[in-house]
Parts: sequence; C-alpha cells; structure tokens
Amino acid sequence: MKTTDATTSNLGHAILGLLARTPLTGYDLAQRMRRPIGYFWSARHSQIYPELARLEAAGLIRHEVIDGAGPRPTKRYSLAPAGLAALRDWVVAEPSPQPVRDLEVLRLWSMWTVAPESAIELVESCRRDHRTRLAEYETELAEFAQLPEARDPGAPLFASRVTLEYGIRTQRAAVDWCEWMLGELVDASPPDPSTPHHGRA
Amino acid sequence: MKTTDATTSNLGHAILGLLARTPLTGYDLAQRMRRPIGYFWSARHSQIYPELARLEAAGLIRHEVIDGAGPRPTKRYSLAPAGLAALRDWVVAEPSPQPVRDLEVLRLWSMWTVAPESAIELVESCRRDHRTRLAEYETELAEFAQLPEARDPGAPLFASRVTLEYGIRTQRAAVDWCEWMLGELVDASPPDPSTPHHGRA
DNA sequence: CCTTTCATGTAATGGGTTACATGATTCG
DNA sequence: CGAATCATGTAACCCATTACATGAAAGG
Repeated sequence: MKTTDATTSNLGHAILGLLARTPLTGYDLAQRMRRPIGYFWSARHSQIYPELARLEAAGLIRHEVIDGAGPRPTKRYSLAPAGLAALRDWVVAEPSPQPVRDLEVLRLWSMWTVAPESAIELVESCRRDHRTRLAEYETELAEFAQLPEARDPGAPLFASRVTLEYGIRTQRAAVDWCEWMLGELVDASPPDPSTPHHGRA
Repeated sequence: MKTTDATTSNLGHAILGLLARTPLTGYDLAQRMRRPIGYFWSARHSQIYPELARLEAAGLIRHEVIDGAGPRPTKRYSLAPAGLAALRDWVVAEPSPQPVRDLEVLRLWSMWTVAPESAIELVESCRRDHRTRLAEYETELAEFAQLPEARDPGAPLFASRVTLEYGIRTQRAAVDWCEWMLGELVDASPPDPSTPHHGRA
C-alpha cells in the first residue's frame, strides 16, 4: 500500500525538499528558487502558488496564517508527515531520463558558421560567465563548509555542501574547456597576421 | 534593416544548425535530436514537423519531395540563404540567461532525508550513469577527432569536436564528484561496523 | 512622494510530451 | 506473417513564462 497515489511533479518535489528544511511562505519559496537552489532548479511565483494548493490538497503540506505585509493573508507552509515520506520515496526512486537542453552548447555547436574572430569573442564571453558563477559558488560554499553539520550526511547542510561542490566542479570544468577552445582557435587562425607565426598556415 | 523579424525559437535554431550541415528529412532531424546533438538538445517529431512548417513560412528553409517509404510525400529540407544569415545572427547574439533544471542535483539535494546506505546506493547509480555516458562520448569523439577538418574552425566537424569535448569534460567532472561524495559518505558512516576503523566514530 | 520589498493570486500564451493515426518496405 | 524501420502529420494535455492585478509597510 502506497502512501501517496497522487503523482507529484518535479516542482512539487523541489518544494517538498525546501519545506523539509524549514517552513516557508510562498514568497520565500520563490526567493529560494533563485538562490540557493536556483542554480539547479528554478520556478516563478505564478507556478509555485498553484503547486502549493495541489500539495496541500494531497495532504503533503499544511499551512498556518501568520502576520505579513501582503494584501491577502500570509501563509507559512510546512511539511506534513506524508510529505516527508513522499520526498524520501522520490529520492530513492528510479530516475527517469530527463531531456537535456543546454543553450550554450547548442550555440557553440554552430560556431563554425561565423568568422573565427567572432567565435573567439563568443568563447571569451562564455568563459567570463562561468568564472563569475564559479566565484559566486565558491564564496557561498565558504560560508558554511567548515560547520560541523556540513559533515553529517543526515543534515541538510551536508546536501547543500555537496551540491554546491558539484556546481563548482562543473563551472571549473567549463572554464577549463573555454580556455582549451581558445587555444584550439588561435592555433588554427593566428590573431595577428603581421607577426611571423609557426605551424600550419 | 533586419534580415528576419520573425522570432525563431531555440528549437528552430537547433534545426537550422542541423540543416546548415546537410539537408535532411523531418524523420532524419528527429533521429539527430537523440544523437549526435541529442546530448545537449532534444525534440520529438511531433515538435519538429510544425516547426519545419514555420521555418519554411519564414523563408529560412526550403524542401524538395524525394522518394521515401512513408504514406505521405517524403520531404528533404535544406537551408535557404536567409536561414544561414539568421543562424549566424543568433550565434553571435547576446545570450539570454536560461533557467537551469538538473533533476539529478535536485534529487541529491534532498539525500539527507534518507538512510546513509540508501544515499551511497544513489550516488553509486549516478556514477554508473555518468561513466556510461562518458564512455559513449569518448568512442564517438575517437571516430573523427583525427580528421583534418576537425581542426578547422570553419568546418562543422570542429564544432562537433569541441562540443563533444565539453560533454566528456563535464561527465568526467561528474564521475569525480560522485567518487568524492562516496568518500565523504563512508568517512562519516563506516559501512561495516564489525571491522575496526580509524578516524572519528 | 516614489521606489522597493513583502505577499498572494489569475489569465494568456508558448514550449514540450504523450498519444492517436496511417501505410509501405524490409528483415527475421 | 509479425515486428521493426521509414515517414509524416494532428490532438490533448502538462509544464513554464509573461503579464495582469492588488495593496500595505519601509526606506531614501
């Protein structure tokens, strides 16, 4: 006998994951969907509010009305026991292969259609972006990496730490890749033809 | 004066990028949306056929009827001059920040709610997946990496090579990350309590 | 006083998946 | 003779973004 027959969406599980850490309002959830979990999952408030209603109807979350500045009653949501069970089930469930969509790689996949100088500019701008995000993640990780809870696999901070580490590693790999590409580009098309160059013409 | 005022979608540019390399039927395009470009962009045939009609209405592509096995006339699409221009414009255009959605990281972000043994299994299955994909990309790259066109920034194979290299680097980073995580997990919770172990309890 | 932040909702539109539908050829 | 491959399309539905709508408190 299953605890939940209602099929909960990915967004629903993202919300459950947030509420498993601490009770939040819909507004707070929307903020968190930028940072800290915004770097691997995102959603707008217009998507969050209806999903909260669905989760509550399924008995996975509950709310209490608190003081707030909005024109309507401010609701703070928290995880119901069935919600924690549903989250646990989902974490260990067989992952269905998700469709990949990387706009940056798609763009660079057609870089051969433009002049090499434009391609170099393009790659340099990618490198800049990845460097910026890398620096952000590194400062964010530094804020809590040394706390003892960040070492405990049963603590939320542990998961925050390892996922941030993932972000750092992939951004670093992306920066390295950009630099490797720049090497490949200038190797094939030397930037200054007045300077004598070695290698193939 | 712009060449195209019609706003073309990401999918549209993916199709233009494919047709810039060689003429294809809608069916062929759907196949390519799995491999080779399927690892960074994907689409089903039900999405591709209407988009082809839109691109053709915008004058970016053309088709000719060829012999085929389908019940309806088989159409081979190729890029029109305006299509190549639109593709070039898009490649060098300012990229709008795309929303990120990584289901694997979202899942692991809630790994703290399950037993450490379950978490270890989870990470091991992630490592297996990344290793498989890494091996696929490596064999695919080996097929054309040594061809001379793969060194020419103006050739499609150059872009194929560098984007595959990106796939390889990110998958390798992911495998390393999984192994690092396993180290963190067994460090905190020793797998076999009967064996005497060093470090903190 | 004006802008930002707090705070919650709905409506319209676009992008994407699943399912429906058809029919010839090739291979086991 | 049945399954897979070739080959193209439509319809229904879900997910996500943008835009519409409202209003109080706080800060410059």
